[in-house]
Amino acid sequence: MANAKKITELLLKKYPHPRIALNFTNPFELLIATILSAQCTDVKVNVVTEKLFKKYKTPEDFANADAKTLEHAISSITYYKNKARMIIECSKKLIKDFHGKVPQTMEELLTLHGVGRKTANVILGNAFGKQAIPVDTHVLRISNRLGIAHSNNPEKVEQELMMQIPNDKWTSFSLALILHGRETCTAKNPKCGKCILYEECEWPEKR
DNA sequence: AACTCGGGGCA
DNA sequence: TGCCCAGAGTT
Repeated sequence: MANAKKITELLLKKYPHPRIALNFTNPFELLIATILSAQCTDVKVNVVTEKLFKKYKTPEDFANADAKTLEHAISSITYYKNKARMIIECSKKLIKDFHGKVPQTMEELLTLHGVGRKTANVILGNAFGKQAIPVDTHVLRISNRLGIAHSNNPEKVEQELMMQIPNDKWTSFSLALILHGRETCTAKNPKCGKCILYEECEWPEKR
């Protein structure tokens, strides 16, 4: 088993305050932005949400939105038709079951349309300061390459990582690993020669 | 478990 | 032109 603590240390040394561009402190805005961010670049989401949140501010605004109008407003985002429906349904559910407030538990978050385990963990970690490890495709891929995880099941990897990484660093670890995945440990043609984790990495295919 | 959604930016 | 992008819902 690779040394997860050492890996975390090296990652957070390179990315001391890891932040992707989705920098919302408002839980509801972060929720909408995170749903929009699936399979899409954060930069693109930022461009869209900057305008979007001037027109739609509350769950009521989204719940009562005209679907076509909302689709048009986010049409530069990946899967925009699905996501327009998702955030409308999600907002209705928020109003119906949670008084329009974003809930703060995994179980409750997972009842919201468009919110899966990864998105729920983003909200818990980044909006509510709870200890959570969002496992996206980057975290999944790299954790397995490094040898700190041994599964293609995100929830299982989440459990594996939680056992090895200090809990106060879970959220920043996830963010740092995503940045590392974009810049260095890419899905195809990874830049192993420039990798700060080369010595720790147990990936048989590392070059 | 496999399939679907899906447009723009960039090499 | 081809490749890639903070996944989730449906079948």
